Amino acid sequence: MNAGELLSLCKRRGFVWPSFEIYGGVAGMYDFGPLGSALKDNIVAVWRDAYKRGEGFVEIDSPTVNPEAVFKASGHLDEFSDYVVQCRGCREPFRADHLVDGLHPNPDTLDAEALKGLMVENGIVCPDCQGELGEVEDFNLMFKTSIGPGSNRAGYLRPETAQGIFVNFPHLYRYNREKLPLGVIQHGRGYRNEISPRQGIIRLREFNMMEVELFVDPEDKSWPRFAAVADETLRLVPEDGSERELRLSQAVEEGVIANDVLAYFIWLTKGLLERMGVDGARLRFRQHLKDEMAHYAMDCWDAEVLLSYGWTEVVGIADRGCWDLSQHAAWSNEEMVHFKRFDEPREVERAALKANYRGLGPMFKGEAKEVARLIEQRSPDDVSDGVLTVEKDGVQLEVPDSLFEAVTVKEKVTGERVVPHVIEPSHGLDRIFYTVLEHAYRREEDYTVLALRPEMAPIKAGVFPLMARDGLDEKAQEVFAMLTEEGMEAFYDDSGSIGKRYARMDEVGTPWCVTVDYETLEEGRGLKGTVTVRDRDSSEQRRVAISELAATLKSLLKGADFAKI
RNA sequence: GCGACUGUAGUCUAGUGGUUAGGACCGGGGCUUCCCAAGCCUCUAACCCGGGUUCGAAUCCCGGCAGUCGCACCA
Repeated sequence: MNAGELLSLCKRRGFVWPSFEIYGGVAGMYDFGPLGSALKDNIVAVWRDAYKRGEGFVEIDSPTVNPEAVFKASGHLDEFSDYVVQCRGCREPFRADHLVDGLHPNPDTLDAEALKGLMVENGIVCPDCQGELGEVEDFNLMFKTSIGPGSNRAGYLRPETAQGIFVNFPHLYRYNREKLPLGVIQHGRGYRNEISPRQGIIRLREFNMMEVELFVDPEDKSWPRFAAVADETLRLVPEDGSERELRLSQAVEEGVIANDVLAYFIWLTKGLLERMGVDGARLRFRQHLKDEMAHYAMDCWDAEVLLSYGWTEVVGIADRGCWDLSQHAAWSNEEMVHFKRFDEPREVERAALKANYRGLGPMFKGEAKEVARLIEQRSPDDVSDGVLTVEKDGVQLEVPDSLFEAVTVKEKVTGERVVPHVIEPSHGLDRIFYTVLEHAYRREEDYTVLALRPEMAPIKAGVFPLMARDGLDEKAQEVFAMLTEEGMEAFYDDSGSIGKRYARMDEVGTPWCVTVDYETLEEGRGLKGTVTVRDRDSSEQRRVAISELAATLKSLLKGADFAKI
């Protein structure tokens, strides 16, 4: 198939539309139409079900505009704010600050103009081909804004939802009664001012993510449910480039996947994607190469699906280590730690300094108490040649050893503080959305069917009168109202021939169609009559009593076999 | 951001300087039709935007926007 056919269907039927089309459109932005919006919600619902209900994770929702500090801490500001200059000859791009290395004490602090000036002064040319260099350009892939009136406080549209979870770690940790593991999910929009959005909905400037952050004990990356799935297999492409079908237990034992918890969530991702309708035969997990990995990641696996565009990343499952929490702790001065209680409190002997108050008093008068405190913060290792140097109000004080003594203190330690490690399965919702459609797309001759899994289908049932007359239409309206009342997404249609109506529903992935015919009327009023239920994939039909219809459709939705109803 | 190609109803497309801008599908209305895009009648609906050349531009030129492909980018 080609992507154009599917994109055309998406536009015609109301799955996705290019945004702002009446004004010429904006690259990398798409609207979800009525059916697309429903499909997107269904994907989110399955993801939420798997993590929130299935794994007991908690969900939050945080702002898309974040203050600058968040991205200073996360590293995004530095990573994204490169000044780049491109060679006019060979077109190779270079980091401008790297080209002027050594010509300025701190090239990082220069702006584009200063960098350009410095390069012109020093006659810098392309390191590769000695060609002339173009203008210095700011390559900041984050959208910048300002918070509040004036432009005092810089803000950025978040490039990922993850930071909203990390900055809330202290709240979440308390919410979880100070226990690990702690799983948190968030879905929402993210923004990256991509240089060149491509391939329809695959690379967007404003996109949807479903992110999961699992905080675990850095010394314990086991997972209680791992044993239950240890014999399941995964199609893996480790960094050596080989492709292997491995059992989870094998993969961890052989060191292909770093630990149990990472392996478990790779397995969970596989099940999740297949439940959404991703074809298992077109799904694999590829390990990031060392140089491909984000600055913070310890290990990272991408779920890749085969699309008409080629293998495409849809989920990234990374072990981010302690990077995020450590960074936010350092920049915010908040503690971002887990207090890991020992099974039994431990007696620990520690070398310490004890102040000699009797000697300090006369010498330092009113400041003696403060000096004593400074002394006791230090350890015997800090003493050299019988003198301890402490700093008080910016002044160095030399304290002779007559004013303190080295002692051994016994302390009871009930636990230790550790920075949790983060396992992050991060899902590209728009890409999954596209994959679900492409993997469901079937075309024979001129007939198109979207074989969406029923759980994904925006419309669960089409409701038709066989003829739009003789009371069949009124009866069908009743059936439609009944299904709607039961909470089913149904769609009423009485135009054109019955075949045309089936075809319309097939094209948008509706799994079942209900037809009211003359037999229905003969069988009496109320719920007594029967209707035909037609299955999209087999195009077979069964007669079902109207009184049973909602229950039957619901059981089909849960996976009942159509042939057995 | 660079290069090549492209932009006509909702969709697919014909039209290479003067056309009532043609067709097909879809969609709306009607007739017909007792279960898989049948048929008939009928209707709606388009030259991406802005400049220029020309008596006259969908058509030629320039710029923008958007798309496809390649290069680069993709934390």
